[in-house]
This record gives sequence, structure tokens and C-alpha cells, in this order.
Amino acid sequence: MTRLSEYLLPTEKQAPADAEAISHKLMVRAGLVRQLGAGMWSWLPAGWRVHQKAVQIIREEMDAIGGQELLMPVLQPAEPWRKTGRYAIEELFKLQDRKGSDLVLAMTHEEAVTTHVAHTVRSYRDLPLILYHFQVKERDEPRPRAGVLRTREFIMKDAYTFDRDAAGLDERYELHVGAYDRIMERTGLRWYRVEADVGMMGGTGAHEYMAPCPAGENEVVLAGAGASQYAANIEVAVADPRPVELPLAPPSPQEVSTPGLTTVTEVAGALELPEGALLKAYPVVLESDARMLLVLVRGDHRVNEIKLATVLGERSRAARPEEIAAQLGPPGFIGPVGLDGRVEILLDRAAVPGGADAPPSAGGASGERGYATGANRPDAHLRGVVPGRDFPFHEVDVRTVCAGDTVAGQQVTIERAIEIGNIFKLGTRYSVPLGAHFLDEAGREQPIWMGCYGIGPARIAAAAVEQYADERGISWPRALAPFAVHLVAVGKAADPARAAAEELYETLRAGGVEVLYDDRDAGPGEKFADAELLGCPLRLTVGKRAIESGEVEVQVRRERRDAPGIPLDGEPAELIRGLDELCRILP
RNA sequence: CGGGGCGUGGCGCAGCCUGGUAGCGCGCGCCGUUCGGGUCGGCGAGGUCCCCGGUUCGAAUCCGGGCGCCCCGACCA
Repeated sequence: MTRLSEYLLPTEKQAPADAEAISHKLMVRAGLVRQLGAGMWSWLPAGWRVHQKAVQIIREEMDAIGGQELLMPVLQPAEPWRKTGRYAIEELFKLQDRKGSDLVLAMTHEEAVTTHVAHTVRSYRDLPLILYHFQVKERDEPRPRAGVLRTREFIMKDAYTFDRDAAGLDERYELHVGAYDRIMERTGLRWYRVEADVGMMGGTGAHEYMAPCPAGENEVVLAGAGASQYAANIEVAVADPRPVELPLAPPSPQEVSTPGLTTVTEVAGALELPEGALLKAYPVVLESDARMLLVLVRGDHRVNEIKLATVLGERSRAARPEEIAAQLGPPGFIGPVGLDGRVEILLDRAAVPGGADAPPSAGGASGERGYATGANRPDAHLRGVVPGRDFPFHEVDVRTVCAGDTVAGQQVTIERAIEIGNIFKLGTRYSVPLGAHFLDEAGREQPIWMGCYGIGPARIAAAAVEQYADERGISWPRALAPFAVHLVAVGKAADPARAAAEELYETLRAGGVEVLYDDRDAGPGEKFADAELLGCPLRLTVGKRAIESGEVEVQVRRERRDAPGIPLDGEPAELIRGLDELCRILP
């Protein structure tokens, strides 16, 4: 039933007052989704059609690489989650049944699928496997936001692969790279596949699929173009720093008075140095044994917590002022000199003299160059501090890539993006605790190698809205549009145009065209406005003009271009073919 | 978890400071009008003013507590 007079499409002139993101405003205004609570959203009929379009594309590409669709429950026993150590995760919804048994609402399905595979797979002959489903995920997000972009309940396609070894996993992973690339292409989105954080629990490789848009919560670092393009999540991105000119250093560091100056900007200003000629000291405390470490980055750089965690192999937190005062010196004036090995020093690679990424040393052999740092005394800094000469250090890469950096000589750009999918080599992270083994040819028991692959249809829909909306509303890529054609009848009830529109609607429907027919008793302005808000790729208008000219007017939603009209009195087959032709050239 | 903001017909808001009949625009229903860009006019329906408690003769308004929602940051398998 796709007569607008009978269809639930509650459009609104005004966006919800509290909406910020484009997709949030427009998906509500266009009658696609409605909110039920924080991070809880319903999909109304037209919105659900879009969601289903994304789902079907994903399903076809998953099936094409040998994926087998199944369905696992959201409500699950707590036991496997305890075994994998994930019961402690804060985002995991936990509950009890009437008997007092602990249950969880699954946030992903590694525990479930691995349990099944552990029970059913016996032999190497049963491998490899690609299993997937579309199922609700439940996550107690600290902050749901931006309409359907970050919700507490959402549908995800999650796939899991099972292989006999790492090489098999690599193969399955590459299959998913291909499938995901094709999915992204087919949706019509602008997208990037980026290198991603593998986390600390031993993933062996990961990529994320990102759709650039202002409402995105992630940042991607891009450099170059084409096949050699560098693309990485800023959490893991590595780049060469912009060089900085360091002043020549005296034979030993010299103390300078800097009363009350605690920020890099203030100190650089007072000493008339570029910010990059300072070393920023960032003391951290290890989560495991509360040991303090001093992390140093160039003054114009920022510490990247994720890279730091990777380097340390564990989590850490910023040291508290009283801890800093006790072990180093007055907060705001701390530095690496004179610590006598009390605190281990990690120096970011970008600040290491003579390192691959180091600033050019214009001074030659005699001219050592130095940084300004805190003096570990109140109201004082040191200048002419030379790493290695004046303090020992370990070289690490823990800074966040920033504008002005380069990769292979190419300037980087940093773009905001929505993560719509990710692929991840799990290894034996879940198979070991859950006992998913197989017997190899020699009869030896081996753990199964796993990968997991997620993608969010709701985010695909929202990203499409974000990327292609204009001031009048949504403009769907044709692959995701709720309907291919939005047919508008103009004229009063008795107008012959209404009868002609009616006839056209039946012809299109019979010809298998997905058409939404605006047969409402409303003015043309309202109908056109709603059509542009909803954003179907083609709008057909049947009114007085069509009757007079004998042609249905066609407008392409993207750019609002007029397309050649279609004869009203032609053969139905002819008409459908013309329309199909038109659809093929759509964005 | 830190900071900020908001809860008043379906939506967007005013009223609150200074307590006294609950209002406006849009939407909705009916009648007429109009029919290629949210047309115009008339009549009308619709509200536990988030909840609980307190102050008061009287609370949407003042006070206390709670709940909900949004935004920024932190966080995000």
C-alpha cells in the first residue's frame, strides 16, 4: 500500500528542537523514524524500507562470499560472558529471570556463535565457516546521540569466521574486505576503508569502514589518492611531523624564570620560541602497578591515548597533581632533566634528534639543538635541553597526527566520519575460553581461528542522509531510497489529471516499479515539499501540464534537475523501460 | 563521570522573574474557497502545565526532592 493518503508518513515542517545532526533532523521530519526514549528509536514504514534496502545489499554480498545466514538470540545466559571476561563490561545490560539466573542482553554475538561452533565443529573437515545474522544489539551507552547514529539498541549484521589457522583467517578476512568494499560501493555512499585500532586484547588486524560527514564521531587521516592512498583512523594513524626549527643548545641546560607560566603557549611566547621547540610533559600512571611514567611530546603535538596504550601494553591514566608534585615537581613546571632514573621517560619519535622524523639539524656537528622544558622547580623552565645528552629516554610513537603532517611526502587531511562497519581478526581470543577446538589431520586438538565483521544498516541510512541532504531535505542514493519514484498528482479531485495519475500509478505498480503515489487531497506546494523532504530519486508530476503536453514531467531529486518527460499514452512496457533507463543513470 | 540546557495540547514556543480565568503559530476536525510550490476565511476539538512533597486563601509560576530528555566533553565490544 503506497498511496500516500493511506500511508503512515508523518512529515513535519519543524525539526525537533533538540536535534543537532542533519540526519537526526531530517529523518524525523521526513517521517522515517521516531524516538521512544534515550537511544531508543522506532523505524516507521518508509524508514524501515530504507533500512531493509541496506540489509538486502549486505545479505547479497555476504551470501556471495559463502556466508550462511542464521539467527541467534539477544537474551543470553551470563555464563559464556563470564568465561570470556566480558561480563564485567559496563555497557553490557545485565538482568535476572524469575528464578534468579543471571542473563545478559547481547552487545555482540561472539559468545553465542562460538558456543555453537564449539558444540558442533569436530574436525578440520568442518572448516572454514562464515556465519552471520542480522540481529538487535543492546548496549548501555553512556551517551546516546544524534538520532539513529548512536543508539542503545540497534540492528547489526555481524559475521563470524572460523578457520583452522591464521592463514585461513587471513583468507576469510580478505573475502570480507572484498564483500565490504562492494557493499559500500553499492550503497552509493562516500566511504573509506581505514586502518583501525586492534585493541589491547590481541587482535591481529582490523579495518573500519568510514563514511565522511560532519556528524561523525571519528576522525580519519587521509593522504594521497588512488591505490596508494593512506587512510587510517586518527587513533592509530602514523605520519611525519612538520619540521620545527630548534635553537642551538648551550653545553648544558640553562634555567630561565617563567613565573606563573604553565601552558605551552605561554612559555613559548615568553621565550620567543615556536611551540614545537618545547617538550610537553605528560605524566601517566599505569593501571597495573601504579608506576609513574613521563611521556614527552613536542609542544605542538598531543598525546594519543590509544597509541600510548598500545605502546605500554596496558591502560594508563593521567597522573593527578598531587602524584606529580610528590614524584616530579610542581605541576606545570615538570620536565625530564634531573630525575636520576626515578621515573622512566618515553620520548615521542617526532621529538627525537636525529631520528627518522626528527627536525633537520641545520647546525651541523658542533651545533646540538635543544628544547625548552619544565625545570621541576616552581616558576622555572630550562632551555637547551638535548634528549640523550641531558636525560635518558625510550623512543616511542605516541602522538596524535595533526594538520601539517605528511605521509610519503603528501600532506594529510583529517576528516570527521561515521563508522559504519568494521572487520577484525580475533584470533583465538574467544575460541580458547569457550573451548572451540577441532581435530587436525594428525588427530591433534587445535583452537579455531576467528574473525568478526560488523556493519550497521541504520548508520548506512543515516550516513546517506548526512552526505546528500540539501536545504530542501533528503536526497537518497538510488540503492537506498524508500521508493524509486514519487508520483505527485496535481489538481482537484475532478481534474482529468487525477485520473491520469491514477492510471499511471497502476501501470507502474504492475510493472514492478517501487512507487509512492501522492494521491492526497492537498495543494501542490505541500506535495512537492514533502516529496523533496523524503528524497526519492525521481519525482513524476501529473497535472494540467502533463495532460496538455501528453508527457509526464520528471525531476531528478539530486540537484533538482529536470529530466526528459515520458509519454503518458505510450505502451506500459515502453514506459517502464524508459523509467528503468532513467533510474540506471541516477546517483 | 564532569559541564551546560530543557520538560506547558501532536510539533515549535510564550507565560514563570513580580502567585490570581493557560495563550500563540503550525498541525488536526467540519464548512466554504483555492488547485503547478506549504492558498484563504469561518467554526471547532484537544492540555494530569514531567512526577511527588512543601509554602500559600490560591502554584505552570516560589521552595525541596525525584524522574525524563538534549547538547559539549570524557567514554565507546
